Amino acid sequence: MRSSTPRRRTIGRPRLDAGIDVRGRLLDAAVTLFAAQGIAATTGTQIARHAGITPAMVHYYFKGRARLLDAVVSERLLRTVNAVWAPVLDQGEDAPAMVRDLARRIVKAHREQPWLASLWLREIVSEGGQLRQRLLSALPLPYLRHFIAAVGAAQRRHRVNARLEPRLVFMSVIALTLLPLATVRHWGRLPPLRGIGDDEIARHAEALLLEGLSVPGAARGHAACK
Amino acid sequence: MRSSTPRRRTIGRPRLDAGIDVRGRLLDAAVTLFAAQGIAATTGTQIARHAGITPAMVHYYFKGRARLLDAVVSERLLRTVNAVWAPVLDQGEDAPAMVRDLARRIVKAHREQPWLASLWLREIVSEGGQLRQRLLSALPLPYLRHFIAAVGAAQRRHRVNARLEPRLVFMSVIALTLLPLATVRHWGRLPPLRGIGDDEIARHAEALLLEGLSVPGAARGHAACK
Amino acid sequence: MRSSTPRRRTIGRPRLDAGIDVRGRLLDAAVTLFAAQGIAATTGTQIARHAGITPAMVHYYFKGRARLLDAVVSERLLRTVNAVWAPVLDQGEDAPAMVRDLARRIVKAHREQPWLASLWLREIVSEGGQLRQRLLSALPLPYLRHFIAAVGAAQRRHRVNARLEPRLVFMSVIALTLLPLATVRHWGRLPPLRGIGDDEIARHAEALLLEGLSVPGAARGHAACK
Amino acid sequence: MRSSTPRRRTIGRPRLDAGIDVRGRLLDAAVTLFAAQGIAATTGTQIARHAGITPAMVHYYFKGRARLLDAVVSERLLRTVNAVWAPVLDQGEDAPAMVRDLARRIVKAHREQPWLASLWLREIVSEGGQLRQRLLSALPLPYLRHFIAAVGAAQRRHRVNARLEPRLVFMSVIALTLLPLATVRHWGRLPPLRGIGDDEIARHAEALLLEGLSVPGAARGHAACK
DNA sequence: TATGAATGAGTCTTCATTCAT
DNA sequence: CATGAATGAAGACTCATTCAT
Repeated sequence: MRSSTPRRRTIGRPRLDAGIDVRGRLLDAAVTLFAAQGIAATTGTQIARHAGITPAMVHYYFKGRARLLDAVVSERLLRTVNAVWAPVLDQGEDAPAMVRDLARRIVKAHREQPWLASLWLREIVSEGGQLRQRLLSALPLPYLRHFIAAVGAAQRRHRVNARLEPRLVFMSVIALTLLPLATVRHWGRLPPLRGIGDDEIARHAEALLLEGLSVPGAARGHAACK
Repeated sequence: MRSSTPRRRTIGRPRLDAGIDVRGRLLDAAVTLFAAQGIAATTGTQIARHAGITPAMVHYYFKGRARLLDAVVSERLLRTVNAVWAPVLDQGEDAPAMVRDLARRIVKAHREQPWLASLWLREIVSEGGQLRQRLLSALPLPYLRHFIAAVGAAQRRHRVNARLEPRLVFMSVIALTLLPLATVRHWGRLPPLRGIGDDEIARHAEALLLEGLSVPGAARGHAACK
Repeated sequence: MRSSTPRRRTIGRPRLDAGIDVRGRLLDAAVTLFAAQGIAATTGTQIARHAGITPAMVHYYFKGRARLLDAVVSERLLRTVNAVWAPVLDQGEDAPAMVRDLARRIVKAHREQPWLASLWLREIVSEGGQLRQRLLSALPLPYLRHFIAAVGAAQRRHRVNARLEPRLVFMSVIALTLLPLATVRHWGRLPPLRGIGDDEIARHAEALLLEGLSVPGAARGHAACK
Repeated sequence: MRSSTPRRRTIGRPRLDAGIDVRGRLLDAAVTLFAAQGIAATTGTQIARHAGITPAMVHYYFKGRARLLDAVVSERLLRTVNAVWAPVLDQGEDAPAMVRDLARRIVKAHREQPWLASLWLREIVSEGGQLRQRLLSALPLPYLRHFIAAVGAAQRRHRVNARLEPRLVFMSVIALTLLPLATVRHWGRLPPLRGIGDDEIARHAEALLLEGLSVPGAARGHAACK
């Protein structure tokens, strides 16, 4: 073809360096862009460019957009979810510690996978989120049931505030971590939030989860811890 | 590009049965669909059909997608936001009551505008949310500052848990209300969440905000420390 | 309708000052915009706005775009064409004078109707011009025939260069006037043309038509005139 | 806006029979249609159909309408313009010969590229022509300057009619060739012009440019004076 | 006469997907 | 494995036209 505009230089020549885990790079690119813009606003071309390959290759590796989303769930999201939740089974009956550690693991996971908060809020929690169905059907419910049961048992033993709804506690943990994590990073321009980082969020979430607004130890048995 | 030859024969004859307040109906349709699918996944045609009119009318009323989003913010979102936050100024220094009432108003607002939670999480909180910039520039910061100041003052008077980060308290209120509100309605298929409604969410959020997991009035266990 | 965006202030109230020859103002607006942008690139809305009225009124007055073009031809173009050509019949047999005066009248007409050159070149001369068919069917051919005949007669009497094609002389007059007139006004940025105006064009066209590049009087009977 | 649900079932299967040099065929189709109808009246769909491909391919090759116009200028118009003008530099000081040869080359160029006259009149000469800016910025001015200088010098040596405006001579050449060329081909229905072809136009233009109406070698009549 | 609301057709553009090479 | 070319469907937006008021 007599094309006179400068387009791509290398035509029809395969990139020799591309073969190293292209699939993984595509998933990383996808998950990053999905978190940044939302799935619906992310095109296959963007993902391909971000991974340094051709749009057609996205189809070669995933056979279409739907299966790419499946892969994002099974090969990225579920791993993180399991890593965060699995330790719950190892913890005995100390519900407050279980809650505290869950919060810590969530913050840690987001630190390692910065796409976690945004992706979770937009594509799993929100109505019509494009990963929700995919995740729900694969979610390891036993972890969740154990967690709820532990909270309920602690309530019955008067170790945990009876006014809480046990089935909502795990969601509160998620809310108090992921929502600020997703927000703060990009609300920097809002003056009141300037200078707040992941650590502040983790500390604040722990404190709120364990004690709420109430002053620990006030009008109670012994002095506040620490 | 206008064609030179007289093309059209069968021309659009206005039906004129569209009724009153088309603009308002368009905004309602938009906000509903945006919450249900996300802004990026919602087409002008869908909005028009939902409002019972022609896609071309969306442009007639809003002159393009961007201005429609502007209108959604200024004529729907901001009203709700102000209604929820304005009473904060009227409340004195009782930070816990302020927090509790804010949570209640958020739940109430979502009951009246069921699009609130999903829209907030996806388009305002999430990275790249399409309403964030638009809302931030119009947000009434004084409410926020007053709220933060009230929490800080209460902490200094030992009325509120000093381990909390005052600047994150309002976000915790939002998180503990909107995230469950957005989730529960559509996670019905998750067995552990069956049967939880707005009231349970409101009560749970209040209890968690005010007392956390700790048993009110009881001597504090060891779990809360360290 | 509860519209909150500032659109038009006066709704449904007829403009009392608009009635004064709206039709004429519309034609003027049309002819001006057609010359400036071309007919195909000019929308009814632009014409309406230029005339200070509503797009719907364009249809009220002209019953559609096609009839508007008809009116432009019959009520604007043809008048000018006739004014330019009619005097041809009054002139006797002096072909050079006839040519010279025709050129002068064309330049004068363009001075009074600055849309003439552009409209003529684009919509009448050019292939597919949107006014060509309309003008051709109404063109006063007798003027043209008389002109051609006069040139032919003069050639036979050896008063006019026999190498010219009589049927092309009128077109040469048009070309040597309208093309520079259309060009110069907007090619100002081309340095070589800076400072050339209608008068220079008229003088140059006359000289070229009558004498061409040849030096008048050189190697001829008597000294050059003037 | 990407839809969230997997929409497409029946997907475009490439036919791959489009053949070679699609880009060139697109440019040819564009230039032909632009000449026939004007740029503003020509849609991408028309161009694509004329080249035997899909409308989407126009964007594939040119990334939008604006760049298509750029390509038309740089890959079609400029080549012709240069071919017509370049020989000017090789010609010495004989201004009349220079003028005559330029006219001949213009007619020849139009014979080979029959879109030349119409495109030039409508999109370059006319006000608001869509190729004017694009062409002007790439126009080889040296040719033009040389041409103007040669005419001026010849005038000073009394070889060329001093009453001409040197800066308008090149425009006269263009006018006397392109305007009849554009007109005659499609004014066939005008009886007085029947039977005139490119050759007549070329001869007439030459004669008029070199001698005007004046009878070569004859004593000048009074008509040419004053 | 004049207006705003409404419509269907059409334009440009983008995109996921397919396929020969 | 990798690419460029190709496609049909759909999206945002524009426009001439119509009509109740």
